[in-house]
Amino acid sequence: MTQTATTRALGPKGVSALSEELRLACMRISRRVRFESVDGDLAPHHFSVLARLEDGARTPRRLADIEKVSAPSMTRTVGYLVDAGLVGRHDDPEDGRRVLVELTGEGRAAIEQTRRRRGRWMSERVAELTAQEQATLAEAAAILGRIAAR
Amino acid sequence: MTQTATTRALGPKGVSALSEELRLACMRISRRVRFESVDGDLAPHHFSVLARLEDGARTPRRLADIEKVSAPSMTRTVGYLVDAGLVGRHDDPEDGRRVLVELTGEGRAAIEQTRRRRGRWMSERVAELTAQEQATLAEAAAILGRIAAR
DNA sequence: TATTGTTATACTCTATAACTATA
DNA sequence: TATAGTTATAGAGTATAACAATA
Repeated sequence: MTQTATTRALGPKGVSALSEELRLACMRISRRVRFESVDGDLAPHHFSVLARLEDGARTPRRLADIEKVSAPSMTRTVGYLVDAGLVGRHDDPEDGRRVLVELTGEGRAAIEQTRRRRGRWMSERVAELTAQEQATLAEAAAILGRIAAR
Repeated sequence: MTQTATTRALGPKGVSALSEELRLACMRISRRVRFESVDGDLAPHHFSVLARLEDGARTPRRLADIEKVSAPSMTRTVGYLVDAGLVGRHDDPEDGRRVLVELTGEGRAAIEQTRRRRGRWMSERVAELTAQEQATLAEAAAILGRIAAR
């Protein structure tokens, strides 16, 4: 709640400068991670949908809402994932209009593989930092996580 | 160079966990910033090319190489920006095969406007943090900047 | 002969509108 | 009548191949 006596909150100029620096740093990190790990032919929107299914089956309608794309687009995306064997499509026993999309074992494996590849680039760099720097980043990650969730 | 006696560098597990947390935080921040600031009809690839021209004119060939797209794609993108009045296309007096693409005043204004909009979302959130948190983020931004540049 | 830029053509992802089946 | 999903069709953005102009 209270702040230490030696530090003062930043003024508008300082806030603006820090925000710009942080924003750019985050964008660059994201871009590097994305480029450095080619994701083995799994396009961003395909991976994104797979990840949404990790904690359970979803209808195409719900997936379209979450991913902010149209229903026909999601039909197409799900169709691709079915053909690739990464998800299964089943009729909902409770509502004949509905379809449930669910991860296959292969789909789960694809998610894990993509995550591992992406994590490698970052891990190699974090490992080279001093303990002090790692501690700072751990605190920063928590703060950034809170900011992004708001 | 030397580290404080009270902290120890992270082991492989800790590095991996921290990396994943940081990577996700950076991705989420980037995505939020991108979504929250709609960029006034300026698509990402259009903005990206404009930004490349800030420190001087470039040929379409060079722009295509930098942005990692094909020459025909860049022809199309530059064509759009010319139609929008954001860049100008001029013959290179030194080499008749070449064309030089250059920012117009309107193009410069569009870059500034986009940057301002993007900065606002982040600034609003950074301003609400404690002085301690802001200080942590300032250190983190410097470290992340170094990582991204390597 | 090599390089710069454009045009021709095709593929992918996206969208809106129209259609089918179920509630 | 409303909702879930699909199919039909069109609009961006991208790519490769072929072409014209210049070096």
